[in-house]
Amino acid sequence: MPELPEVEIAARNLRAWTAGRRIARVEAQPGTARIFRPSRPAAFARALEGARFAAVGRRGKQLLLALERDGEPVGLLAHLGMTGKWLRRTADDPAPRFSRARLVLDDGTVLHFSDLRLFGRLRVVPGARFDEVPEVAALGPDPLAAGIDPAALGEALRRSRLPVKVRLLDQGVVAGVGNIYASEALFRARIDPRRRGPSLSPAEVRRLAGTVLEAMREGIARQESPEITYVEEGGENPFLVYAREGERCPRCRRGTIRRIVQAQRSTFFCPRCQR
DNA sequence: ACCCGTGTTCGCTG
DNA sequence: TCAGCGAACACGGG
Repeated sequence: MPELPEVEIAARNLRAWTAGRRIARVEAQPGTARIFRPSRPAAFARALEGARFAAVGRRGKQLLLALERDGEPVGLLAHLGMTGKWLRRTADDPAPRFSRARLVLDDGTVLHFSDLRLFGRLRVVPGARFDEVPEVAALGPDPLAAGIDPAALGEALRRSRLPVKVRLLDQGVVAGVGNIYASEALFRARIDPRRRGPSLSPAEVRRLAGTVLEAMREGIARQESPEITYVEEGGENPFLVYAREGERCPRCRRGTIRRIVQAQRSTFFCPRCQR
C-alpha cells in the first residue's frame, strides 16, 4: 500500500470517517506492543479515549490526527509501514485479519489499524505538537502541500554522492517518495537511477521535480476513481516500469526493463532511454 | 527451502 | 566525525 498517494487516500478516508466524531474506546491487539507509543496498551488508550477529532493531516507518509479533549490538544501520529492500512467497520463486523488496533467511535463505527508485518507505528503526541516529533521534523518538503522547488531539490541532491534513486528514498529530500514512485519518477524524467545525485544537470533536476509530482498525482487519481479496479491486489500492474522486469519499455518500445538492486531495494528502469 | 516485499532504524566500519 | 552499508524488524506469498 503505502507511499504518498496511498497515505493521501488514507488521510481523505480518515477525514470523512472521523469528522465531528469522538473516540469512545481504544483497543490494542495483544502481542503487538511494538507498534504503540506509549507501548503499554493501557497508557496508549488512556491518552486518546474521550478525545474528539479536530483535523486529519498528512506529511509525507506520516498521518497526523489532531484531537481535542477538554480543550487540551492531543495528537495521534500514524505510519503505515509496509503493510498498514486503516479500515472502517461497524461494531458487529468481525475484526479484519491483521487488525492491530481499534478506535471505537461514538457513532458506532470502528476504525481498524490493520498491519500484517508490524512495521507500522501509532504514536500519541502530547499537545498535538507534531513538529517536535523527530520523524516529522526530519521530513523534507511534501510534494502535494508545498510542491517541489527544483533549486532546493538540486541542493539536496548535491549533498551526497549516493545514486539518485537511493537519495529519493531519503524522506529528508522529498517527503513521501518510496520505492515504487522513485523508479517511476526517474523513468518519466529519463534519468538513469544509478547516476550520482551531484551529477544531475539543472535541467534534469527540473524534470525530476516535475515527474515526482506527476507520478504521485496520477497515483492518487487512479485510487480515487472507484470504477477503476486494477489497483486492487490481483489486478493489473498500473505502473510504467515498477515490477516490469523483462518487458518492453513503454516509451521507446525497444529497450527492455531491467531490475537492479540498490541499497537492498529493487530498482526498475529502461537502460535505453534513461541516461 | 528459498527469495521477495509499497519502510525505517540501528550499529559497525573505513 | 560521519557517510554509507548491511542487518534487523515480522510474516506471508510465490
